[in-house]
Amino acid sequence: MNTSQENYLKAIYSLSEKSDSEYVNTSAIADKLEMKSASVTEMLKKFEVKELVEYKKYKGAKLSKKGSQAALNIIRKHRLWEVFLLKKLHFKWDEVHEIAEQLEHIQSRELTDRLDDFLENPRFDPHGDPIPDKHGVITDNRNTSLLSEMAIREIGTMTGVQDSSSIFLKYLERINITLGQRIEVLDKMDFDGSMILITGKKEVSVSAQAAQNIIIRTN
Amino acid sequence: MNTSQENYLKAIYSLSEKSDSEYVNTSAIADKLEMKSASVTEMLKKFEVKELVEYKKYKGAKLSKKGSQAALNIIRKHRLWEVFLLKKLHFKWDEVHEIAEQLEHIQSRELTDRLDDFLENPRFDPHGDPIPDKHGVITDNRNTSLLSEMAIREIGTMTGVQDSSSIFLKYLERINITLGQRIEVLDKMDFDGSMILITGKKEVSVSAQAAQNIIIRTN
DNA sequence: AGTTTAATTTAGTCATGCCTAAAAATTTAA
DNA sequence: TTAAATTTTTAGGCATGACTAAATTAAACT
Repeated sequence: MNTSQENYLKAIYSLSEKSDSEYVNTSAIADKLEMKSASVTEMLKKFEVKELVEYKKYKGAKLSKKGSQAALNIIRKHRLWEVFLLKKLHFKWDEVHEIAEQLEHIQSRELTDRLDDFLENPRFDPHGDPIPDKHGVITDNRNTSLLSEMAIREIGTMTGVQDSSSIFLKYLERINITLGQRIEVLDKMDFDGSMILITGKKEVSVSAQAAQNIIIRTN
Repeated sequence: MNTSQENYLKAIYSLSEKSDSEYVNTSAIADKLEMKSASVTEMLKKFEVKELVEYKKYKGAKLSKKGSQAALNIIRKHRLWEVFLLKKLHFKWDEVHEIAEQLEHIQSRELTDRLDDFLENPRFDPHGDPIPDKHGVITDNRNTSLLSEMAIREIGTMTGVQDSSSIFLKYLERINITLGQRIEVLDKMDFDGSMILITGKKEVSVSAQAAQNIIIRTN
């Protein structure tokens, strides 16, 4: 299992989380990995042989138990390294993802588990995403919604983002929306879908587009 | 520059350190990397084009300035990660090398430098080898010799090993020879070259073979 | 110095993971 | 429900980094 194959597994996993249908499209995977569909088809056939996915021609692929476990292990490593980079090496919020993309491919179960302990078993990464435990179990994610789905007067805590691009994270920092921030919805503008919030003690306005990418825990 | 090529650079660097002649043999590199000479020849030609080495047919290769810097950077990363694994994650002395072999290939100047600071800029790794600084400069290494070269009654401090294989390191731990240990040579056996030492307060005997792999600072 | 031995390079092969272009299957729409 | 559009797969190519076997060059030994 090399870096390329691990990236396929991650892509399939994250797409199958969002998608409603059981199988993930060849072209969706290709788009995510910025590759051509033909390449994806080939790899899916290899994964089928290795029993990492169930692959149906013209329909797509679904991760097997074995495939999910492998994907979750990579996600676990990625998120643990992100915590390490932020908390121990003091990287900024928007810098950790790229480096973690490399570190997530380091192979050593022992290393991962010791890193987990060293970081005092964090349950969420710096973007608010849950960290699977050593058995691949993800702490459940209920009471979570998008800022855009909140009602006027509703109150919640900012626990993550959907778009973790550097531009977006810098924008959030600029308008004082950070992880763990208490947020109250003051108003929603019918005109453009933008929302007026209280974060900390300041009143800020966010666009509909931003609100669709901010995850809030509402209890 | 991929992992394979980085391993070539490391191999050439470490061989050229030991070798007396300026150029490193194709077959020496092949042996070290457990590959065939033909593969090495091909890669040396590619390195020549990239100006990482000077390559002379049937003679071998010599690292250029650029090549040395690249090699030193990998060595720096390897040794810093070893310190991290030992000091922060509490791996054992003989377990760190293998994992560092993977971590040394992570590409991020910023990461390496921050790791260096996080570890409080260590000057030696757990095997006693010096860690190049961010400019590739290695702290000088004088007053150092092999245990096998020491005279009777001479006293020194154990600062490293030449053979960092797991079996050897375990053997050393077993006979109470650890990093920083004060060692006095009591006797040398003409019969088989073995040596009698005082380490700490104990008297131990080491074989000639072992003595040739233990590095001692003698002032 | 000439011949044998050893090291090195060249030439040709293979697996991997990507690509493009063409063919086939599915989906959409008239 | 058939035709057009789209998606997916197949087929064939390419670069990389490894290999084996054969050819070449250098070294070592009479």
